[in-house]
Amino acid sequence: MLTRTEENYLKAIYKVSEKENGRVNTNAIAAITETSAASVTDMLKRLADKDLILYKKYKGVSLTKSGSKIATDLIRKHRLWEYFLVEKLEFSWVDVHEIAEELEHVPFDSLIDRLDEYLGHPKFDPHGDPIPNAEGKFTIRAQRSLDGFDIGKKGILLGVKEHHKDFLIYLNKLQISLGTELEILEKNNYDGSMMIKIDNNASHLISEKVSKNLLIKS
Amino acid sequence: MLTRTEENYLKAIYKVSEKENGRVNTNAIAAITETSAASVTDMLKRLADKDLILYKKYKGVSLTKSGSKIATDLIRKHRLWEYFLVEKLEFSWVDVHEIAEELEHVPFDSLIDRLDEYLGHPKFDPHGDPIPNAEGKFTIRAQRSLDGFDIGKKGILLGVKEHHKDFLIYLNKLQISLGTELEILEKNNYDGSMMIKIDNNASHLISEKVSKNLLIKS
DNA sequence: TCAAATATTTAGACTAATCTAAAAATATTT
DNA sequence: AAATATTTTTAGATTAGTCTAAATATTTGA
Ligand SMILES: [Mn+2]
Ligand SMILES: [Mn+2]
Ligand SMILES: [Mn+2]
Ligand SMILES: [Mn+2]
Repeated sequence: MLTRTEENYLKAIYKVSEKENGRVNTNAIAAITETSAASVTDMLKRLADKDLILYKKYKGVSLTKSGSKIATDLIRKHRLWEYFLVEKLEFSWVDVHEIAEELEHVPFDSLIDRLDEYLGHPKFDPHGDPIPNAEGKFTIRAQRSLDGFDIGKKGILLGVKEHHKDFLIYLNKLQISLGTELEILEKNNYDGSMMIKIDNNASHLISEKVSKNLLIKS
Repeated sequence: MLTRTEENYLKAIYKVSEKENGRVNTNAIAAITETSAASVTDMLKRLADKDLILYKKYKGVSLTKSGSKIATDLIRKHRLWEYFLVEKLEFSWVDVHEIAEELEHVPFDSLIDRLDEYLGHPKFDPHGDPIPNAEGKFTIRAQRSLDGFDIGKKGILLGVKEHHKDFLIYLNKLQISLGTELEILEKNNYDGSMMIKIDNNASHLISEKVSKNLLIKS
């Protein structure tokens, strides 16, 4: 049995290695876990002792098979709980992440199996992120960020890249949520901003930063 | 914010003081928390510093108002989660306690409020124990243990005193659950055992130890 | 009542997880 | 290829929570 802290480090390493493939460096882990590089080094030694990561001094780390499985299990639990919180307890997608950060550490395989069953085996969480199955496999689907499309493109919002509260609150204000249809009306080549129509209703100008974070069915 | 360990000590103190009213002694806490008396003494000092208990060396402890509120909040969370696990996830009453021991420590008032709402504000958990409301008030109802009744008495099972797995598994085997009607057919004055009829079906001899643990509507 | 038994606290040590400051290794520039 | 900057590790300290063994206080009961 791992401690909560060990679990969080494994998840952090997984998150970093998702983006930058290859070895993960100490400072990147320190940034995510909000600890010092010294603390990270300490923990890396312990995780290496337990064969959860491959660690070469000064050369960064990578997850072993068992370390990777633990990380995807945590992501599975996190996203299933988020789904539960939104679908059953009627939380907003703005608020579920923090709560799921706690719930994901509750052990018992039977709990997550029954929860999955109860929720009807959802494939995506409230932010559009795929929920890995019990074997750690993610569902892939065709999606691209909105900024890559041209004027006239209509598409359904499938997910968001960033999960910052402020971003989600901003989308709420624009009445944009998963499933909303977005149409590109105008595009500004200078700053990448675009005018979009939201569910055939209001039009809004959104910045390139926003359009890059909106994932559209493609 | 308290640590998980501090919370568990407060709950342990609450549990003991429920039975033996007055001050709670060190060894009783050590027994419940499964730690040494020395560890308990350590923790008592810390809890006293935080004004969660009143502690006089060698004289035992009692909960302050705020300590007591934290304990009843934990019991509320524990029992609501147990209810959820049985009613929604279809766990047996045998298995929910351990899981609830973890879930009860997940913070966020909004979570427990919405869970309570979602479950329809249940008043009793799967073992028949009252679920305190948000103010810490318990629902009282008329109930007595089966051993106090005489031959001919019929009654509905409202709860169990002991929550030992073996006891609950034994009741499952006898097809006794909350709501089951029990009738006393015979009583043995020598050892306190009694023959009972279960939901107008099978008859079984149960020991005094068992009948003392069955709480009947009175 | 006072000696023995029991309960509780103190002393001192250990582990996990953290920190800061300093040292060492690696990477980047000139 | 040095010099400099950056990254990472080590050293040493701290806190929460735990333990065992020893000391002390309280209770029991002869
Ligand atoms: Mn999340
Ligand atoms: Mn999510
Ligand atoms: Mn329980
Ligand atoms: Mn219960």
